[in-house]
Amino acid sequence: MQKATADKSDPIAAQLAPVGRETVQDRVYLELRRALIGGLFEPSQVLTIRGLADALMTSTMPVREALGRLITEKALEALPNRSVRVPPITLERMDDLLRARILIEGEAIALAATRMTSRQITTIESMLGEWDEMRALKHKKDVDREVTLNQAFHFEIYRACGSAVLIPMIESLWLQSGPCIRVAIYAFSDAGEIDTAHYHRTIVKAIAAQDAKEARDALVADISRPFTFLRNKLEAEAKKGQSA
Amino acid sequence: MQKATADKSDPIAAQLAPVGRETVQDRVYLELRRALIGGLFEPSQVLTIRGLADALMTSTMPVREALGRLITEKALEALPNRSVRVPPITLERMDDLLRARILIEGEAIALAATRMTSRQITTIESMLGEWDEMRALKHKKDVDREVTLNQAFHFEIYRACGSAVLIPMIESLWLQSGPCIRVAIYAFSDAGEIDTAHYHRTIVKAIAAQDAKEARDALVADISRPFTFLRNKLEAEAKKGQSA
DNA sequence: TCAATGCAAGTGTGATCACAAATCAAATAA
DNA sequence: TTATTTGATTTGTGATCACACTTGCATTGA
Repeated sequence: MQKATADKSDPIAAQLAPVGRETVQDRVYLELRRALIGGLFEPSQVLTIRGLADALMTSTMPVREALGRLITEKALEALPNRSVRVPPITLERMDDLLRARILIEGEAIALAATRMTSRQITTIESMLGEWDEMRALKHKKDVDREVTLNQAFHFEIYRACGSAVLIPMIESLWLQSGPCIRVAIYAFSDAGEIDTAHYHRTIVKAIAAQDAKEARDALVADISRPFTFLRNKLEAEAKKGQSA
Repeated sequence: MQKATADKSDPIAAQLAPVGRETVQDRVYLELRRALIGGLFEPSQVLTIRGLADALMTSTMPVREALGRLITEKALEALPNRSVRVPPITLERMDDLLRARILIEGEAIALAATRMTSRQITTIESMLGEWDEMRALKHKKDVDREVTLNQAFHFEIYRACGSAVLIPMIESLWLQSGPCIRVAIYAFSDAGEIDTAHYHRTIVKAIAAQDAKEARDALVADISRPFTFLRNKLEAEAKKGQSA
């Protein structure tokens, strides 16, 4: 009954990899996605299919499909030259992104505030502790871990909103604002950072109290901060460049 | 200076086709997109790459890229078998979609209400007239044209919201609710239709008065109707199926 | 008659090739 | 020196091929 590639019909092995093996295309897509959310690509940077294929040690085929998907999500931009780049930062786009994020993530956290189980609340509380811990030993600014932890914290909440429609939209928004955020976080580090964990604590407290309005307000403050910070920075640079 | 393929550097010809020639991939993507929004595919219908490639008279390559893009937009669904289908309709998904559409399209129309130029308002007013005209000679129920006109009306408004972030999200939402809508419209036709143009008139009136709240309320009523109608129908069927 | 087995057609995935367009660089002319 | 042109390299796009997996049907066995 069993062919040479027998493992797949072995019930035990099947349980270890039950969801169907991952395709190269998905691996590439997730890899690029992670890089974009983490801000590993600079705004306006152009990406080539063959370049990425070499970097990811695969052929061009999975890369071009992944790029196409990211372009439809507006995470990347297709130039008329048919080359693709990560979208440049403009003030209009930042304001636009922030408004959309306030609208949608605010709704998601308001829904989640009345739906999170005590188990889930415990999880985000422990993330709070992990955040403090990382902040305590700040011998080196581990921006990567900061970004990752921030993402995990927010999406642990968003997942609890119970909407299979809103969550992908939020992911798309993070994908689009990833490059901006990274720039903003670096700017923060230079400028002597405010305690970002404060807002997170407020969020957890509000959710524990099932106070949807308070949770939404704290979230708005949390996600607005890097945007307004970066906005001020860009405006200052623009003014300086104008006078020079 | 000019090569043998001279036309592209001719300024006049360049103006006629300024955006770069269209790729087959984009044509296929737009074709499938149009079919999905128009509800030409049934819920749960499975699509094959080679089948679509034959139907669209191209190779498999552009089709697989288009399918990948539509899957990331949640307009299509990837089964663990690696086959793709248009997502089935469930009550939860409908409620989820409607809530998201109220949130986002409501915000978009509220923004548009204070930004539309008199030129744009004239455009949607004329669409109103076209709608009445079509409704007048209702010798045959031209569902396709009804869907197309409805789409044109709404997106003429949404485009005026001035957000390059919200509009793609709305397009994604229409893509996802397309199959449901088509089913609902057919159900309407059977059940003796309410005057859908009434809400559209209210919307135009509110926008002309720059009354954002009124416009949002009318829009919510407009897009809720087919959903609640279909919801009642599905619930009735479920109850009947349960008792039988 | 019905379940199990085995074969065949169909399908998605990834790699490679061919081609046209774009980009870049060097060489030439003004 | 500067601007223009020409040639080579790079790049995206579409087609085709090879392979593995799934699905469906027919044959075989009890």
